[in-house]
Amino acid sequence: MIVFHIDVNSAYLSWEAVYRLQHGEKLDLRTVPSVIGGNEKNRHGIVLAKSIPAKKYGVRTGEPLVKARKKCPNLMSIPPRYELYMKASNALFQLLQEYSPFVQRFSVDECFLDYTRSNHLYGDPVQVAHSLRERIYQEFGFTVNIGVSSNKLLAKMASDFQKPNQVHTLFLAEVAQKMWPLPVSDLFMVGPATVRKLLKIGITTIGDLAHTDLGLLKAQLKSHGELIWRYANGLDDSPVHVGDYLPHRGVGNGSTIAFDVTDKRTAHKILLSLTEKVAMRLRASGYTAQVVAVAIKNSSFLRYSHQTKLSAPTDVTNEIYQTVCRLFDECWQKEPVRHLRVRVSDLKPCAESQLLIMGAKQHSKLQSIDRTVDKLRKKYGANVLIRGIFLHSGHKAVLGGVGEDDYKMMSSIL
DNA sequence: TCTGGGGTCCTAGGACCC
DNA sequence: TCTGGGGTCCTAGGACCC
Repeated sequence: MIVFHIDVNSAYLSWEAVYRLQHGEKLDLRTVPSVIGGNEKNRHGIVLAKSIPAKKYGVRTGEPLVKARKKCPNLMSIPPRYELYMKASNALFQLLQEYSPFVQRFSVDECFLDYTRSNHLYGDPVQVAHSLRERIYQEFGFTVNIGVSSNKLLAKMASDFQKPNQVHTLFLAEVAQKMWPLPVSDLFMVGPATVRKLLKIGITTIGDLAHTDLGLLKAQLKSHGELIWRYANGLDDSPVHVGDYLPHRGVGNGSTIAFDVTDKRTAHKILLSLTEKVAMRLRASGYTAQVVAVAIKNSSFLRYSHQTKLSAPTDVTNEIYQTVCRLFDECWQKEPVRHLRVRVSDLKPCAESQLLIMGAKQHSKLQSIDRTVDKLRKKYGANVLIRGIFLHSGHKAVLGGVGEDDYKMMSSIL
C-alpha cells in the first residue's frame, strides 16, 4: 500500500489569509503573529488556529486568547468564518480525487489518499506528492504538508514533520531514524494522560515505547497499550475509508452560554434550541435515535452527564426534547451552568422506525410537522420559524454548530 | 471578558438473567 | 441460610482526535 496524508498548514488561518489577500488586503496573516480566535464576549475566547510566527511566541491552539496575548502582546485575533473554511476544504477534497478515487476525509483539513493503484498511472509517489503540493499552492494559494508511507499511521506521522509546504516520507525502514527519537507525546493517540502513565514506567520517546514489553503495556494501559505499541513500531493495517463507509454513531450539539444559567426555565429554553438542531441533523442523516443524553459543564468547569434509552427510536424534536428536559431535571446539581450539550446515539436507519407503538398517530403527526419545518428552514434559513417561547426571549431559537458540516468528522481509530 | 465544539472508543461497575 | 458465576445490557466517565 502507498498512502498520502495531506494536512493543510494552519488551516483556518491560511484559508483566512488567502481570502483576505484575494480581496485586496496587503497583509498576509501568515507572516505576522496572528490567530483565528473565538468571540470573547460569548465566552468562546480560545485560539482556533495560529500562524507560525504566533507559534514562535508559544501560542497554542485551544488556549484562552487572554493567555495567548500575555505571551504575545501584539497578537492579531481574527474571528472565524466557517463557511469559507468549508468551501476551501471541499475544493481541496475535489482536487485530491483527481489523483485517486480512494480519498478519505479525516477532518476539515486532513485527508488520506490511497495511491496504491494510482502508482502505475502517475508514477513515483514522492515526485507526485511534490507536484501535488505545488499544484495546491499554485491553484489555491495555501500550503499543505504531505506525508508518504506504506500505511495511514506513518503517513500521518510524516506529514507532521517540518512545516510548512513540505513532503516527507516515513517508510518502515526509516522509522528507527525518523520517528523513534521523537518524544512519545508526538505519537498519534498518545495524549497527556497516557504520557503521564508512560513516564512512570520510564518511557519518554517513541523508540522507548516501541521497545517496551507488550505484556507490560497491556497490563498498564489495557487495549490502548497495544494500540500505541503497534503505532510506535509503525504497524497499522487500517484501510483508507471512502464515502459513507463509516456509519454515523451519534449527533450532538452543545454550546458554552454567554452567561451562567441558574434557573430551570432558562436551561430548558437553551436545551430546546440545542435539541432543534440535533433533531434536524438527525433527520437529515436519515436516522432515528434510541439514546438521548444531556451533558452539563458547570461554572467550575466540572462536567457530568445523564443519558437514557428510549423504548423506541425517534427523530421527533418534541419527543427528544421532553426526554432532554427530564434528564436535565434529574441530574442538575443546581449550580450555575456554563455549557449545555444534547446528544443522541444508538442510531437506526429510518425505515426500521416503529409504526405500531402506542401513540403512533401522534408520533407520525409530529414527524410530518418536523419535516415541513426542516424544508422551510433549509429554504429560508433557521429563523423562518421560531417557537413562541423564543420570541423576545433574547435566546437564539436554533443554537450551536459550526456551519453545515456535511462531511464525516474524524474517528479516533484510523 | 481565562478556559470551544464535534466526534469516537474504551472501561468499570451495577442490574439482571439463567 | 457462609459462599457461584458467566453473559448481556446499561450508564457514567475518561481518553483521544481535529
